[in-house]
Amino acid sequence: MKKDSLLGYALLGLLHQKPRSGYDLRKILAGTPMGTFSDSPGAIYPALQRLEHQEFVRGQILESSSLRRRRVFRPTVSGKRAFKAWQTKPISSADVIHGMDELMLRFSFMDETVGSAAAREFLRALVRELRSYIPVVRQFLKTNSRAMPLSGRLALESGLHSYEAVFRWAGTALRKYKRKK
Amino acid sequence: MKKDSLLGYALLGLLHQKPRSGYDLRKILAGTPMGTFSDSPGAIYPALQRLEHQEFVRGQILESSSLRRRRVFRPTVSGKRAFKAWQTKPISSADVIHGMDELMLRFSFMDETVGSAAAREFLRALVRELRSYIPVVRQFLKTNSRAMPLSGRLALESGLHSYEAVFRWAGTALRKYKRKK
DNA sequence: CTAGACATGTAACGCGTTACATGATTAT
DNA sequence: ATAATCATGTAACGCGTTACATGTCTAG
Repeated sequence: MKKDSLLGYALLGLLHQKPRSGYDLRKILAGTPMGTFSDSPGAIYPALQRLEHQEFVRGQILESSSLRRRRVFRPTVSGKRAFKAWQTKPISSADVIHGMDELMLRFSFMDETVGSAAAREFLRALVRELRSYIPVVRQFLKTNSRAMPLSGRLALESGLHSYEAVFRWAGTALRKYKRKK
Repeated sequence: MKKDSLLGYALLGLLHQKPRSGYDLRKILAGTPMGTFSDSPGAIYPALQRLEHQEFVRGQILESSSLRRRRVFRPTVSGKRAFKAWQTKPISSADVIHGMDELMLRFSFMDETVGSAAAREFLRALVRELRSYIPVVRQFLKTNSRAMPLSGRLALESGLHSYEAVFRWAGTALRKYKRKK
């Protein structure tokens, strides 16, 4: 449960929705926008083996009329526990600075696994971290932009705009949860 | 010149600004927001060795009054050529879908290396690609959102908002170039 | 004198990429 | 027939991560 790959968590999350084969998972990763994940067999089959070895998933060969073998995987009890623990662990400033992908992945499956109360708590924590980090970036830009060429300055600004977009998104997401409740 | 790491290009770009040592580069990567790059010695010294081996940079030991050795690197002629080629190669849809980081890195140093005309051309191409890709994501959301739980839908929407933010940014960036010209 | 910054490296390990390999089933 | 899709894997390779190793110089 130490240092697992994001791909592993993405697969584990998808397997929480329903049992799937490696091939099913590949198709989903290939066909979904936002798929910042690899859909190559050389990535996903080894990842499934690792999950199986950690006993986070269990594979089962489906006996069908055909000879074509097909292994579907489903999360084990300890796999579900590990997944929830990963999703609900506290958000650090490092997560916001270098791991926005991971944060979004953690959030993606929250309704199905830890419930909307945990999802709201996650969004509140994200808003908190962004509220403290965005001014840091703004300050950096203000003090250094004079020394930078236009393209460099603009590239940094684009990063700032991304953080601001996530900040706004998290706020509206929170309001949507409140409306639903 | 085939499949180089982003870190290598980031270092090469920084060395275009002025000769620097591995330690200098580390400090910059550690202290700059947007630094999605590693600042660990185990990443940057091997990366510099690779660049040296490809003859994209040359290291020179600075003789100072002290015994403390310090190697500063500067790009070679072929290093400069390779960097420009990488920056100005056409933007593909795959770049927009899976490689926004790389695109921003390519843009970051453009003023200093290929000039503002190339920077404007880059932004125009980026706008074009986004204009064709954003509707694809929107369509995906529209057709699949009904089947998704709220958190999953919101996560996808956050990706869409990111693309839209970059789109707006590229537009305003273009206008800033035009105003300056 | 000693903690911390300066400065450069190496080694084990994990994982994604690319390419290859194999075979079954369906559609043309 | 044969191409495309279904389906599962393996192997070489490159690179980043973490941790370790070594030594110098400066400030308190």
